[in-house]
This record gives sequence, C-alpha cells and structure tokens, in this order.
Amino acid sequence: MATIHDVAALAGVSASTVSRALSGKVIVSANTKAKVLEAVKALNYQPNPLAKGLKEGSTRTIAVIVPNLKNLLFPAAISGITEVASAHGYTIVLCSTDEDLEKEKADVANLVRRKIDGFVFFTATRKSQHILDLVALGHPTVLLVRHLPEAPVNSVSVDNELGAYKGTKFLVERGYRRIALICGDRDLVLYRERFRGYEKALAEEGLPVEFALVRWNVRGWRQGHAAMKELLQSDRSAWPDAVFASSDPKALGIMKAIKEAGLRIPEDMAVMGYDNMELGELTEPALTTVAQPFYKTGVVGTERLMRLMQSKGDAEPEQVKLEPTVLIRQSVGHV
Amino acid sequence: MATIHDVAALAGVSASTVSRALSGKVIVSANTKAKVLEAVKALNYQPNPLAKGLKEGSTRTIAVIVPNLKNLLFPAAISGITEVASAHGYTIVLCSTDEDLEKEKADVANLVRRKIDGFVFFTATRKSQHILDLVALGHPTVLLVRHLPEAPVNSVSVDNELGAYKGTKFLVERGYRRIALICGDRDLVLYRERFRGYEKALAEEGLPVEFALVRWNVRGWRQGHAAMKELLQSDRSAWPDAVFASSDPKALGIMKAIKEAGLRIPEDMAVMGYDNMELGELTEPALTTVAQPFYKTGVVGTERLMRLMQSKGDAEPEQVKLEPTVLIRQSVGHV
DNA sequence: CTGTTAGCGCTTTCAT
DNA sequence: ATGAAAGCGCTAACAG
Repeated sequence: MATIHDVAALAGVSASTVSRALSGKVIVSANTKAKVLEAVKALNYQPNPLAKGLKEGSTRTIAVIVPNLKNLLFPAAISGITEVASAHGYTIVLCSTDEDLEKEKADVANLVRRKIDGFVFFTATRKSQHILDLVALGHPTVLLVRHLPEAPVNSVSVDNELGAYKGTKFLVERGYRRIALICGDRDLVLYRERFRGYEKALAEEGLPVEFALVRWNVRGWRQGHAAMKELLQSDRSAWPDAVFASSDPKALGIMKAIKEAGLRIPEDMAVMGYDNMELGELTEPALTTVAQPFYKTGVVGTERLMRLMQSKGDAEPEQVKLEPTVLIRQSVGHV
Repeated sequence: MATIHDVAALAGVSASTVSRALSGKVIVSANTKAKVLEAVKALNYQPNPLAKGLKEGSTRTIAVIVPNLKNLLFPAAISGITEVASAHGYTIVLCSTDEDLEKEKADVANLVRRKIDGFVFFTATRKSQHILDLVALGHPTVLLVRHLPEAPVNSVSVDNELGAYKGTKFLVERGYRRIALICGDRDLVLYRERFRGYEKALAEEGLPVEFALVRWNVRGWRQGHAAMKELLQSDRSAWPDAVFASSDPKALGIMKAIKEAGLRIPEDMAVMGYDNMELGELTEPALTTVAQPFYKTGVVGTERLMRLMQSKGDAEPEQVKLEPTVLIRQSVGHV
C-alpha cells in the first residue's frame, strides 16, 4: 500500500506538498498539482484513514445506534441516513444494541475513543443519560424516531400525537364510537404521545376515553393477539367497534383474534394499524394504517447532523416533527 | 482524554513500560505493574485505537457486509456474529450495500484501508471477484448463507439442497403428487441448490419434474402472488396439489392468490414456505415451512473467522453446511 | 508556493 | 526489567 512519501518521491516533491495538493485547502501551483495527481494515479495511492484520524482527531465517520434490526422501520431510516452520509463522503458504522443499555454505553465509549464524528441514536429513552453526556461533551448528535422532548438535543421524529390523532379521527369520522387502543410500552415517550393523540381526537368529538378499552405495554403480534382475546372475553356490550393498534404486528395479532372469535373485519369490528409494514397489504382484509416517513426521517436527521458537524456545536438544538398519514385500505369500513 | 504518557508520568515509569504492563506479552515486575494499573484506573486511561491501529496495522474490528436489512435472516445471523465477536473483544462494523455491487466494492476498499481485520460477507455471488481478491491478499474472510462452492473460501451456509429435499419429501410423504416450485433468482447458487433438492426428492419417488409447475426469478410476496395467479389461470387439470415457495413472503403471496381463487388451504392446495419468518405463524392457516438455523450460522461462521485471524491464513478453507428442518404447522395437510 | 520539522498516541527494537 | 528512540502515515505550523 503506497504512502504519501511514495507519492512525494515519484512526483519529486515533499510529502507536505502532496498533502496540500490533495486537500485543496491550500494553494498549490497548477504544475505541481498535476504531477502529484499523476503520481497518485500511478501508485493508486489512498490515504491511510487511521493516520489521518490520529492526526486530526476525526474520521469522517458517523455512528448509527439502533435497538435492534427486527423492526423494518430501522432499515428504512438507515437507507435515508446512508444516502445523505455517502453524498457527503461519510462512512457509517452501525451498532445494534439489542436493547441492552449497558452494551450501548460501552459501545458509545468505544466509538468516542475511535474518534467517530457524529452520532445518530434510535434508542433514546428517559434512561439515556449517556446520550446527554455525549451532547454535553460537544459530540454532534441527533435523535431519530424516539426523542427526548425536555432535553436540548437535536431530534427528528414523526409526530406521534398527530399520527394517533389522525388515525383516531379517521375512525370517528367513519362512524366508530367505541374505539379501543392497544398500545406499546408506557415507558416510551412515543407511545405516551400516541395516547395523547387518541385522547385528543376523542375529546374533540365529545367521546370519553374508556379505560377498559385501553391496553398498555403490549409488544409484538403475540401479545396483541392475547390482549385482543382478553378484550373479547368481556360482555358483548362492552366490546369496542374499532381497535386502534399502536403498531402493525399488534394489528395483525388483533385481526387474528377477531377472526378466531368468528367476527368479520371491518363489518363487525374495524382495525387500524400503525407503521405501514410491507406485509400489511397482504392480510385479509388489507390493513388500514398510519404510515410514517421513515426514510425521510433518516434523510432530514442526517442533513441536520452534517450541519452540526460543520458548525462545531454552536447551533441551537432543533426538534423536528414529520407528519404521518393515514393509509386507507380495507380493515376500516363505515358504520 | 488521558494518554499513555499521562499514565507513565503518574506511575513514575516510562511510556514503554506502561505499554508492556498493559499488553501482558512481556514480563514486568509485579511492583511496577501494580503502580501502572493504579494510574490507569485513576486517570481512566483507555488506549487510543487509532494510534494502536496505525502502529500495528490491525484494529480488532470485523466488517459484516449484508445486501440489505429487510430480510429478517440478517438480523438473526448478525446476533450470532455479535455474540461471538464481543466475547473475543472485537468490534463490528456493519455495511448494508443495498445490493449494489459497485457500492460494495468501494466499501470493501474503504474497510481495507481502515485496517479491518476480518470480513464476513452475506453477499457472495458469481460476480464477487472482489471477495476472491480480498482472500487472495490474505484477508481473513468468511462467507455466510450465500457461498461460492468452487472457490477456496471459508463459508458457513445452510444446506439448501437438503432443505428443499426435506420440504419436498415431506409433501410427497403426505401424499401430494403435483408439487409446484415457486423459486427465487436463478443467478443465486442458493436457489439452484434448492431446485436440486426438489428434483432429487421427486426423483426418489419416481415423480417427474414438470416444468410448467416450476417458476424462476420470483421475488417478494407480490411476485409470488402474481406467479400463483398465473398458475391458476391454466386448466384446472394442470393445477398443482401443493406449492413449495422458496421463501416465506412468496408463500404468503401464494396463499393470498389461492384464497382469492376461492380455494381452501390445505384442503384444496397445500403451501410450504422456506425461512420461518416470525409472521408465518400468524397467517390463516399457519405456514408450514423449512426453518434455517441463522443464528447458529452467525456463531459458527464467526468462530471460524476468529480462528482464521489467529492462524494468519494458513488453514485450509472449509465449507460448512448446517442442517435445516421442516417446521410443521397447518398449511400442509394429508391427501 | 514549497520544504523542513514536529507531533498525533502507541508499540517495539535496541540498549542498559 | 526498564528507558530511550524510532517510526506507523499523515497534517500543520514555521520558515523561507
């Protein structure tokens, strides 16, 4: 592997001249620049990023920290991140933490030592003190999807309150009155916000939030299935006429439970999902759901990060919210 | 951030002694070692990986190259990789290529410059000359899932021929005689091997391969759906009594088409999938499928890689095949 | 505009 | 057993 000295020797100049010719930040005579470029090509010279990183304390690399890779939202957003990062000449290192906070802290410490220039977290929770520390130390950071409303950290998320509001509103406008909410982890801001949107839409129509129709901490399709089965064990008069799931897998589990009870969707009970995963279109009936612009989240967040890394941390934190939309398919009808 | 010199100063020794005390490879007096360790703790010293990497030409990092993150097999295998890599003190950098060969080549070149110690590829195809080059240059490399049978490269894959053989055999034993195969990209060794397993199982029973019942280059649930619809347009007498899909999403699309045609599964037509994705259990009826040990693939492959990196490339390449199993659920009955 | 020098933080001879 | 010195490959003063 050729070094900068090999290039310098071949071009008949000093190493620093090569460095300058290549950086473009300093003026070099057109003549020598041409010679250098020629030598670079001849030797197929490629700068050693480790040496550069050691010298400069930066590596043109950003880290993306995700809780897992099972949820399709991450790949979607990661595509957006990759898109922007590549365009700016940045490399990405991806860390999947498996929802393990200690592992995440260790990973981040490791990344800092490796002079990673910027951080994108999908894992923010109220327990994420290490992220706040990172920000306080001046490391450019942006939060995606999950955000920390109180903290002075840049974030790009999809407006959860608005999404749940739109979804609930849609159900109400279609004539549904007893709308159940099968919701995720109450510890996550995201789900609390969705609850607020649900509440707000009901309130606008003068409908009460019936706590018997709200289920918290339901994860994945199995628990969705179980929660719905339980709901259907109550007296028929207490049943909802529509069920809003806070994620598509839950919605699928719910649909399964409804069908198993011998009920028709949407005639007997409507189902609305959240997330728009690919297979939602394949179910019988196809799932009406709240779609979120995850790719765009990745793009917008990474653009923000690029600006942060340039402006060396003076910019005011910004909390961007993108707008979700209701994707109308067949699992919601008209009353 | 404390450097080795800070530690040396505090411990009252030279930097080289600190280096030695920490490496463990050289004998240091118990006394000085204790002093060094104390200073390390006091300053919370952590070696700079860039400096270390620059000096040693290695970074205790392995790269994992995947074609995408949408297929759940990757997360499963990546968990296995992470498990083993962490246990050995290795960091992982994950590259998603989006199936773009040029991007992959560029990424790999970049990783080599960064002194990545080992490579795990999920992306091997007959066009992967860059992988062979990498191996020829002595970079420890292992191929996962997709392999190159002819090339002298370590690989761990799941036996595709055996999986398809087992699946087809199962259908035959249940009494099915006209078994369609909806298969993936013919360019991928993986699918050609599955075809061979299908062929072999049929041959053993003296059944012919009917080419009208075999479809190639079908990708994703939509194309599976379309392919099945087309198949059902033929004369009823030409219909299969069972359909073997080379992936679960395809199987779901196929089930949808069968149901849309007013047929019952498995009474009128059986469906067998391949991959065992999580949602397969949720379909109506639950999908019988060939399950592959992807987590184990990651574990075994990474253990192999660890050995390769230690033995500096002398070991003979090994092509390991893991065994898939038929997961019996409801989409296949008895004739 | 360009060469010389020093140094990023670490390991590894070579002495002692 | 330990210290001094050199060098991994690069960039950024500092001279000229």
